[in-house]
Amino acid sequence: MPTMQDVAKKAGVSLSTVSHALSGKRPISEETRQRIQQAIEELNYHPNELARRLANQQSRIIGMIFPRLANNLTVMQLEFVMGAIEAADQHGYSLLFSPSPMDDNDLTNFARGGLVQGLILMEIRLDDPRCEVLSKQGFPYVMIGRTSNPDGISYADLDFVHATSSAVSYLVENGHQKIAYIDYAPFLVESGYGPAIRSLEGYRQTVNKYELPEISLACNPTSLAGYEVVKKLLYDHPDVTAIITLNDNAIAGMYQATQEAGLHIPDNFSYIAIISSRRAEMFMPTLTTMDFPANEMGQAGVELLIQRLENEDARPIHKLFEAKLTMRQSSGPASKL
Amino acid sequence: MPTMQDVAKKAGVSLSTVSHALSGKRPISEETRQRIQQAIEELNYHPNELARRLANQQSRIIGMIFPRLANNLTVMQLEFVMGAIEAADQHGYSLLFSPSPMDDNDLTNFARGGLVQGLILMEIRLDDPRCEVLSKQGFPYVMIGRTSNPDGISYADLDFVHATSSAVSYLVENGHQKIAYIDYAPFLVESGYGPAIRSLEGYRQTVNKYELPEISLACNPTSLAGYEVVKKLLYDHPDVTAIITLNDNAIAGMYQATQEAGLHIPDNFSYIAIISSRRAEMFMPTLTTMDFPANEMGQAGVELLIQRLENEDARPIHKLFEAKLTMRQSSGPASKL
DNA sequence: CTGTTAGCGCATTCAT
DNA sequence: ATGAATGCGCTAACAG
Repeated sequence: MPTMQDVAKKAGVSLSTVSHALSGKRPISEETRQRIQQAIEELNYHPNELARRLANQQSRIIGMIFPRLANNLTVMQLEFVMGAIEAADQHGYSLLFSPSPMDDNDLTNFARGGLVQGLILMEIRLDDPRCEVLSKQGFPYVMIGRTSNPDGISYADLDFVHATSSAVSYLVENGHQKIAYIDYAPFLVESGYGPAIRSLEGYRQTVNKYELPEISLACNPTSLAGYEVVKKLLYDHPDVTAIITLNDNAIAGMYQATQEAGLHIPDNFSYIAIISSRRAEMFMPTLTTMDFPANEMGQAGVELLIQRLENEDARPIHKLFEAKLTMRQSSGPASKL
Repeated sequence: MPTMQDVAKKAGVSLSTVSHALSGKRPISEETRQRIQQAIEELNYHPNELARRLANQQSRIIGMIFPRLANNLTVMQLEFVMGAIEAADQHGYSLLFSPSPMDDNDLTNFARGGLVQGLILMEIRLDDPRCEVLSKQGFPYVMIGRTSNPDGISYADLDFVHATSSAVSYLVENGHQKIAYIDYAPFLVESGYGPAIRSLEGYRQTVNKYELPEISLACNPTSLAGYEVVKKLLYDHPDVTAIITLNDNAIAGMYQATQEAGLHIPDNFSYIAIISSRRAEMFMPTLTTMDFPANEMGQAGVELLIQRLENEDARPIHKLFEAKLTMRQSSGPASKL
């Protein structure tokens, strides 16, 4: 690999001249610029990023703790990641991934090794221990999601309370009186996973406001679980006419159970699924959905972090996204049901 | 941030002693080791990875070109990535992601910048231009998938010919005489996407061998497309009794169309879906599937690359995975249909 | 406009 | 068993 020194020699100039020619940080005569350019091409020179970043004292790399496979593997995760990668790229940063099962020590090493300038955390729990560790170290990070006390830290999150709440309101306005909510997996609910807690809360508040019964069930993220949960739901509460859920991976089974019970969507039964529009495309019949803007949230995460990195005394920004109701069932073959 | 020099000073030893104490690459007296250790803790010192990797002349970072969002966003992609991240981590490497829309120049810069030691390419086309560029540069890379002439390069791929071929055979053995194949999106087929070409080939060979009619259709990766394609299929060929597909994102719609046609799985109609087992969990009724080992393939990709990186004259390894038939419909509620 | 020099933080060869 | 010195490849004062 040719170095900048090689280029300098070949072009008959000094090292620093080459450096400045490349960075444009000081005027270079057109003639020497030419010679340098030519030397670069002849040698097929490419600057060494490791050296450059060491000298600059910044890696321009953002770390992302990848969610654990076992729990929650959804297309939405992919969309977070995708949005983050693209945003990072646009700002001249790269994303480096690390698998999730990290103890506090690994996390500290990862952070303080200087390889990554900041971190993006996904799958935040209300009392996430990773946040404590990082905050104590004063290490820059942002959350996709949030803890119960996120004051000092920027985050991008969905307004889960608003999402389920407005889903209930919408259904009530359309005449529904018995509305069930299917939550995330039981262990997520128990372990204080924010989206599980908050979405349930929004549902509760709103059915209570309308003085409707509160019917909610947790559900593992598989089709089979969804099938069984709805089977049970419809057995225990045969008069339920609508289901709200964010549980992406279980929806197919839920829907199947509804069908087998002889219910017809949207004639005498309704679903509101709060999932990404891309994910919604994978369902039949196309459901009524509330768009979960996963891609935008990943993007926002990166941008909040970069803001924090490039502006030392920027104050934390809390970005709450709202899920927008999308009437997917009005178009397409669902109407033929 | 404290540096190694700070630690040395505090411990009253030389820089190199600290370095060697950390790396263990030369004997250190127990006493000085203690002092160094203590200094490290008091200062909360962590070695700077950028500097370390520059001095070592290796980044221990592997680049991965992330697939384009628009085409093919599936859980399988996520599983490739997940497998790769985990494997890399186990070998002490990290994965750095870059978005796909790169021209030859960006790709060359990315590769030769020295930030990444090697590259993993996904979504390989039969005549993928990226491979030419990288091969010409002599840059280490591996493919998940393969080009039509992958001689010099390691890859991990699914044996698509075998997959569809054995799916046909299995159906024939179970009495099916009219077996349709639903391929990937039309533009993927046309643009020479290996899996689309090879899977179709396996299907063709085998139905021809059995002297059965050849009925194949391309299908966009959405539920709606799947619905419409199968609708048309069943209209044009009402005597079809089985469908084979790898088109993950369209399956829900395909299935819906089948149901609406009054066909019952598995009584008088069969599906074989070649998808990852994790993805299969999201379907109802649980289909007959052939397990697409996405996670393992991602893992293999990383391991092949590391092999190449750490053993200069390792010869290329071609790793073909086989999809295994899994009778998912035998368990669970599908039997109630 | 250009050259010289001193770091960035760590690894490592040569001495001792 | 330890220290001093050089180098990894680049950036950025400082000096002309």
